[in-house]
Amino acid sequence: MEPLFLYNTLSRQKEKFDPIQPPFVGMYVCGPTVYSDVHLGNCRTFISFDLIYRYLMHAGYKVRYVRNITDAGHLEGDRDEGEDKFAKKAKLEQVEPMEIVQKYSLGFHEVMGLFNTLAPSIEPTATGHISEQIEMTKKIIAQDFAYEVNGTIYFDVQKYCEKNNYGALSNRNLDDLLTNTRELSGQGDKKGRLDFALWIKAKPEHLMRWPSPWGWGFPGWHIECSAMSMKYLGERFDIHGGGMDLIATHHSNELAQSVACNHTEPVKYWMHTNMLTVNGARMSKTAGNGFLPHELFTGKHPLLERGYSPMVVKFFMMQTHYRSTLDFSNEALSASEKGFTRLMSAVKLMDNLKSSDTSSFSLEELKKKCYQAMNDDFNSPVLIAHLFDGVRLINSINDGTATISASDLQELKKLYQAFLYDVLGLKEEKSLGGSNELAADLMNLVLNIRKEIRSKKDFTTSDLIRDELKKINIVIKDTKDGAVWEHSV
RNA sequence: GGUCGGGUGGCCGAGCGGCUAGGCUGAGCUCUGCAAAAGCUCCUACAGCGGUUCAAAUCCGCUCCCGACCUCCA
Repeated sequence: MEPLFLYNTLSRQKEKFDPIQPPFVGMYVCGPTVYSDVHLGNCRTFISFDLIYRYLMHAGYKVRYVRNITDAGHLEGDRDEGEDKFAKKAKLEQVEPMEIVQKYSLGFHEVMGLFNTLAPSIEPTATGHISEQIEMTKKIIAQDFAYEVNGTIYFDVQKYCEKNNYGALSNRNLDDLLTNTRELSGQGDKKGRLDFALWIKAKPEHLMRWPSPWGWGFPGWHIECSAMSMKYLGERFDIHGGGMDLIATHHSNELAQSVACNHTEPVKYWMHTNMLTVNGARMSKTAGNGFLPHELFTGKHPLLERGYSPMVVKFFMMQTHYRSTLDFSNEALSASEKGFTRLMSAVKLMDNLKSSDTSSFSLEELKKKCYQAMNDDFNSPVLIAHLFDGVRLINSINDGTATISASDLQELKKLYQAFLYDVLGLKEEKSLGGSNELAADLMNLVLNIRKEIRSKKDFTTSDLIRDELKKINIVIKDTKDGAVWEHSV
């Protein structure tokens, strides 16, 4: 097995992947805050880590993949003041905060299912780990890295910086961080402007609250990930991931908390996915250029000319490297859709391929290239490029201009099974011919009758049948071996 | 404003010192009753200006654009 290299945000370079305790791999990814519909950018992050999860497993690792659900403690503004996002939404919809959590957790899982992502090994919730967060906060206080002001506990960044580099992840020095932070209102009782809350005192109107040594309150946003990753993956684990926007604040805070608590670097490899843009601009609610996954699938949004199926969207995402920005546009999506269809058609063609004594190409070479692509920081666009080289090969074999041996044919099928389905996590969406017995029988009948007509050179009727079928999305192709059909969605 | 990251052919998107991916689109050809599909061929790019080097899209400097974070947004 060739070594795997991945880009570590901390070192800002590609590093050889060397798990702490092979064959086990611990991976933590910051999950969604379930107070509204999943953001498409969030989907991209989870789809990227799904690819990573799948490839690590394919490579033989025993992966424990933990992705949390934030269902408490996330405040408007991500500062330590303001309203709880869940409480706000609950008030708006006139329901319990936990109804909000339930509703959007279900919605999130549904969308991730449509994208054919695997469920994480553990999906812990913040509210289910309050005591762990309190314990961790206590430890940090005991180490003198946090202080209490009126029932709220703040992390002391200045103290932390005496011996540690707070800006290590974001690659910034402390002075820049301090001088470049704008003067904010509502700095509250913090000693330092970079300090952040580990535990927040609940105001009387707060619905979601828990007892603690410091009175009734709720956990700060950053502590949950530190507490839960520590609980399920240990004080030191392999991969921690999330969107790039989390680096400067959330992950830097997490890192500081864990180091303050355990005196050890919690994460060996920090991995971050890039942002998603629409027609070149960042997708955001205020810019009005954001659409929900369902709107993307159905095409019901002013920016969308039509809908694109989940697999097309996923394939489209996979054609861009996870560390590059991904730009959504109708043109790009349509291009991916055509490519995806061509790819899947060729894969299906493999079942009908005739083998020869020898192969006119090197299957080993193709296979090697696929692994090389994935071993180079999970380069799915390059992997897909090689998969398309295979498409041309498959079609050429089908046309008789290339040959394949029986054993290579078996290997080729395995290769696509492995990379297309197992690693990229793509799947057949269109019900191509034969998926439904009744439809297959009926179409057989139609095609046989049409064959009769064609043998009598009645092309007018023959074309009529083809045109009419096309109207109900059944495409007839007259090949030299007879007609075949497929049903497009 | 500060810090960090980018600008690649008609579009999307890899590559990141020499061998100049891939997808989509367009043109032509082969096959075909016609389509469709498929195959083959063509259009060959690296924001601009300098510099380093035998050799630069790839390294360095400057300029111009764009994005991220610092401030609600994933």
